[in-house]
Parts: sequence; C-alpha cells; structure tokens
Amino acid sequence: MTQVSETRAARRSWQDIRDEIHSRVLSRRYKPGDKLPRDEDIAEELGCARSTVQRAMQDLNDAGIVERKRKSGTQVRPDPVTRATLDIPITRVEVEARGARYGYQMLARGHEMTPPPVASAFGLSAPEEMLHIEALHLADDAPFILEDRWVSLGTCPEIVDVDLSVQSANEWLVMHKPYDLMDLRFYAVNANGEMAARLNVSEGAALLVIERSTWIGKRPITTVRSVTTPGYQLLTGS
Amino acid sequence: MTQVSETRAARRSWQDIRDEIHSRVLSRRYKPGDKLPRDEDIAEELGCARSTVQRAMQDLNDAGIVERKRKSGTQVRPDPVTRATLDIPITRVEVEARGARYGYQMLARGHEMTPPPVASAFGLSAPEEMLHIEALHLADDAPFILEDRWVSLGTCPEIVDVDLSVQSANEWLVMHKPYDLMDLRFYAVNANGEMAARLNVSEGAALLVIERSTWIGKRPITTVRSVTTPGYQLLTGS
DNA sequence: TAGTGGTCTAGACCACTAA
DNA sequence: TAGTGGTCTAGACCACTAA
Repeated sequence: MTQVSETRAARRSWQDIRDEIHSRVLSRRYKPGDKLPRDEDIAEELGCARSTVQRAMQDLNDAGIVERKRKSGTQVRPDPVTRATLDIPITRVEVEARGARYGYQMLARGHEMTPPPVASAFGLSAPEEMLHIEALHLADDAPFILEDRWVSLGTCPEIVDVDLSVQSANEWLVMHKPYDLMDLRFYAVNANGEMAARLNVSEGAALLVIERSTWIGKRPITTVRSVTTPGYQLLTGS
Repeated sequence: MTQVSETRAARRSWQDIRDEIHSRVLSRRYKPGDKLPRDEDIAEELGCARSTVQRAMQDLNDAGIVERKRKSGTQVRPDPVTRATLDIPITRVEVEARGARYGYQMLARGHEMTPPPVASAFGLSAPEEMLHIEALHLADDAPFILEDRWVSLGTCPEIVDVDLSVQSANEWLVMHKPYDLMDLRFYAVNANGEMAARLNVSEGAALLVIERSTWIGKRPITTVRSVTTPGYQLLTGS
C-alpha cells in the first residue's frame, strides 16, 4: 500500500528539460556555435524519454536558441535573436476592442495595372491587371486607418462580385482566402498631402505604415498598405 | 515477401490532419465559434492516434485558428487574427548582415531616477534609481540606431562593472541576462531636435521607434527605446 | 551510407476547469 | 466531480543530409 521508500526523482516535464538546456547555454557550458549531444544522450543523462527532449528542443529551436539539422545534430545559435509573436486582428475587431464604433468607407475601386512597387511586393516579373481599392477605416467616425489594396483577379476572381462598399476587403479576404505565405513590413512615413487630407492630420506627421502581402501556392492574393493615424502602436505580448 | 495486396491508407502526418481540420474551418463546416469534436473522436474519424491530432491542434492553436481549453474543448476562434513571427537580431549582427561595418558610441551614462514613462513601461509603482545609457549604433560610420536604455540595478548589479563604452549594453544583456517576459512596441515619431542632430536627419523626419522591455520573474531587467534612421523597415518572414 | 533529428503509435496518467 | 486537453513513455520506422 505504501510507496516504495526509495526516493524517486520527480518526473521532469519538457519545460524542465528545456530550462535545463537553456541554462547551460546561458552559463556557457554550451557556447554559441557549440554542438550539443544527441537527443538520445541528453535523454539518458537527464533521465527522460527521447521524445521529451525532442519537445524541449523544438521549443528552443522555435525560440531561436538552438538550430537543429538532421545528421549534423543540434548546435547553439551563434547569433542570438529576439523572437516575438505579433497578432494583427481584423481592423473592425481592433476598433471594437478599443470600445469605439467601427465604420468603413470605400474611397475608390477599379481595375488597374500594378505599378512597379506593387509588382515588386508580389515579385511579379511583369505588371498585371488587378483590383485596386482605397478605403478608410473609422473609429467613432474619426479616420483610423487608410488602406490601399491590390487584389489579384487571377487568384480571387470571386471578389469582383462582392459589394466592397459594405464589407471591407480586409474582412472578406480573411474569411474566404486562406494563404500559406505572408510577408509583413513596418516603417514610418511623413504624411503626404493626400494622406493628411484623408486622415485629417497635418502634412508631415509621422505615421506608422503596415504593409502585408499574401500568397497561396506561390500565387499572389493581395497586398495592402495600411497607413495608421498618429499615436498608433503595434504591440506584442510574450 | 510481397506486401499484402489489401490497400492501406497512406499514413497521415500531423500536417495532413492540421490541413484537413483547417480546410473544414475555411469551408465553414466548422464555423467561427463552433465547438469541434474531442481530439479522440477526430483521431478515430481520421484514422490516426490521438497524439497526432494533439500535435495538429497545437499548431492550429499557435496559428490562432482555434482556441483550446480543458474540459470545455476546442473551438474555432471567433475573431481570426493574422499571426506573424518577428526576429530582431542584435544590432551589430543586423548591420553586418547588410554588409556594412558596425560601430558603436556611448553618448552618456549615469545613475538616475526613472522618469514616469520609463517607470510606467516597467509597471513600477514608484520611481527607482537605474543605470541610464544613451548610445549610437553606426553602419559604415553613419548613424543607424539611437538607443536610450534603462537597466535595473537591483536585477543586474553586475552591469556597473562592464565597460559599456566598448561592448554595447544590447550585446551584454542578450548574452548574460535571460528574460522570461518581453514586451515590444512599434510606433512612428517625428524627429525632434536632439534625434535629428544625433542621427543626422532633418528635424521632423518620420522615424520608426522600437521599444522593448524585459523582465525575469516579474523583476524588471531593461527597457530600451531604439530610434531608427529614415528608410528603416522591420520585416517578417512566413 | 550511416548518423541524427522527426514522427507516429497505444496506453497510462496528470492537470485543469465547467458545471 | 467528471470531461477534456496536456504530457510522458518505449519502441518502431521514416526522412534528411554530411561525409
């Protein structure tokens, strides 16, 4: 009935194993560029199953602490990086989360040939006719984000039948067009005359721009440049 | 010697299972907010082990497609988010990756009480004396990033003995001070007089600012405001 | 071609939490 | 307190790739 009196090590979780290996990296027992022992040997040393080491290593790999390759093994990443996860919600949800009323205005819509910056964002070799939409997202009737979007007609032919003056292209695409590759770019610009007028800010104001392009199976879906209003911040957790 | 002739389904990988569930979400067979079957039932339906479903679900959860809770099960996230991973390298490595020569200048260093914006970034209830460092990172002798950093003396007493005019605090902290919580903020500012002078840009230029704070076990380590030069972009892959 | 990481399985047990 | 996801294990086999 009673437990065997022999002391038993508490079962170690993959987080314990990860922390142990991480602390060896931080204490320089494993130095940047060093090769680590094989998973199997670490498992034996730390007294757990190989799959537990595998789980821990997967996490350290995702966090940018180590780099793993078959045959050649695991090594400490020579150049540590800070890795963060960024969540970008649908604009409507973002506005509502701030307790404001969401509004949307389509400013322009038409079929046009892609100008060079758009073609290059998509990596197109030649210009292509796409759907071009300019729209404004509002929070409590004030301008919030100005969006300039191009949508591939080849990849998304259905979008020509959607009434984008009611539902934002942002929302329609998120719900209907899955992507398998995305590219994000963030930078700052001084508001030009048009941005200043649309967003109701002074010309020259510093604005954060978020550019996003998506592809499915190497075919372009959409590329959008979102110009935010002054004071806008992008935040990450974790 | 020969294989049994009975056809066998090819073994399905966790990626296959993930894609199958994802496609059911996209096709609205499972709608936003819907509860999914238990992992065990999905495993039986798709003919794989429960742990394979678990692996697939872990990925869908990380990608923001579903939300999982014990007892109440798995549901399709009602508000889809775009989730991206951002890698921020050490500034030296970033400069070198552009093929430029890295340089570093410490502009100022001293012990000061934290001003309100810094105390609030750390969530401190009262101001505290910390190490305050201003420094400039250079690429081929041109200003690249201007950094304004505060380091907690309580959490990092060793840093007072480091010669930060040679090695950047950025680099020393990354190599010696692990953190378990990080907070990132991105926004745009118009260059004020001091920034313009330090970075050699016109006053009013739009600059991307990256603010980062780190903690270990709820104790503050460092908070840094990095002001980048015009044209600087933050990029993500995947 | 041989070595290392990646994945799958069945089963056991744990941990959290809605009811 | 009962139901569901989370983790661990041992073992088998696969997939990639440095040498």
